[in-house]
Amino acid sequence: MLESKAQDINQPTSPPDSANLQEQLEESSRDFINSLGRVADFFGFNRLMGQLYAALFLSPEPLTLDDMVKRLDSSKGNVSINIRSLERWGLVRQIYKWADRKNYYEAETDIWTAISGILQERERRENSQILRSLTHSIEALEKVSAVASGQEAQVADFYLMRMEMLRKLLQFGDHLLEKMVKGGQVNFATARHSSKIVDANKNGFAEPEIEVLETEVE
Amino acid sequence: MLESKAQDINQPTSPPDSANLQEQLEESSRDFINSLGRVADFFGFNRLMGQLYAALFLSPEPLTLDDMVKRLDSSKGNVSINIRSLERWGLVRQIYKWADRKNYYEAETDIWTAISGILQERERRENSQILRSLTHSIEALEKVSAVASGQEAQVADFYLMRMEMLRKLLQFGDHLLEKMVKGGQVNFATARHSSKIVDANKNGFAEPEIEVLETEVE
DNA sequence: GCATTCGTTTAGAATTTTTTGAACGATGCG
DNA sequence: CGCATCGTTCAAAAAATTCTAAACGAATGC
Repeated sequence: MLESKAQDINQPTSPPDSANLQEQLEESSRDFINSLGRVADFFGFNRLMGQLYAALFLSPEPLTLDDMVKRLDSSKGNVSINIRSLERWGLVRQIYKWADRKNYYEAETDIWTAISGILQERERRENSQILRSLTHSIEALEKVSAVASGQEAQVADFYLMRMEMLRKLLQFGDHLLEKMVKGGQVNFATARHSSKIVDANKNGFAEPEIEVLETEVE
Repeated sequence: MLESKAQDINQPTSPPDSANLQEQLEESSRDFINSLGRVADFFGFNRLMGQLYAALFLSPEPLTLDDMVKRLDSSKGNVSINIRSLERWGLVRQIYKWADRKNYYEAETDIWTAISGILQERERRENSQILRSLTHSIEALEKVSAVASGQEAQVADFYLMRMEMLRKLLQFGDHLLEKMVKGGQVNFATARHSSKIVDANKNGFAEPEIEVLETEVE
């Protein structure tokens, strides 16, 4: 939007020029679609997914593949792929119309349902995998710690402490997710506090040499 | 992890074979680094950033650029760029050692501080921009709604309703962020509920014709 | 059966992101 | 000064992602 051409915007009381109003609506819609494109990008989806969702979200009625191709100036193949991706995420659903071979799509407009879906799916795909891998490492390290001595035991214990910190965090993430999805209260003060305690405890049991570790900062 | 080779794992009471222990430590460390690489990727950073953070997080003492180049098998330029990126995010800091020209780096190990930093920075960079753009559209639409009539007014109101839904969400996001950073309680039940109310209200006032709106697409 | 309309798939093109390697400036030291 | 060490920068390469256009198959109506 160019500032230099802002003149007509400064005349909000001008007669309801239909062409101009149409244009306003169109512009708002475009802005919105672009914004959601960026959001999607930002959250690790791709731009088109966000734009598609936005287009559907702003449409009072379901759209067909070709509608979206026109609206977003993309290719059919691309829209097809991305709309199905949105479906898998539970963000969009198909509508069947009687005696109409076309597929119609509409957005999941209950945003909390949409977000819950996203978060749960991501939890399933990523978070839990990482937790598993982390837990595996922690168990291995505990065995090492039990058997080893000296240097190695120290390293193992240090690794253990740090990995536990992350595990606590991931578990809190799960907790947060559950509350978000099912509704409930979350207390961040205690979450922060509990993670600090791990740090302090474990540090206490470290030997002198390790103590120096974080001191040399200053 | 292959099940077929699990034999030596089943002998936790074997003599503390130093080479083997070393290897265990090494493996845990590698796993951890890879995991954080994936996490970083997932959250819109890049893999190397996560790996660098992980390497520092698992190191009892600060590392130099070259240490990290070796550890992660990357190039100096790449590590240089990404470590500075981590610095800007407040996830890593430099340590100066007396009479040593090298730069040493250490991870911010208070994970909540780290996360707070990330979230706040992201809020600054993205969320607030989107909110601004959205607010701009909403204001424009309100003017249109006031002036327009019939078809156009209906479209404007529909857009308004939907955009308000998203704005509510973004505002809740801000709220959530603040509680996370400063510590406090968040109630998800009321958040969900309040977003639903918008939907219901506005829907009630839609006229039958509204269905036809974007029909001209055909 | 034949032509048409849809949606999906796919190979490769285009674009974006990440990585490398070499050049460079700055610093320290003999 | 001359040489060595460090970290940064940048152009080009490599890799990954996204997009297109055409081909295809399935369904529909004639």
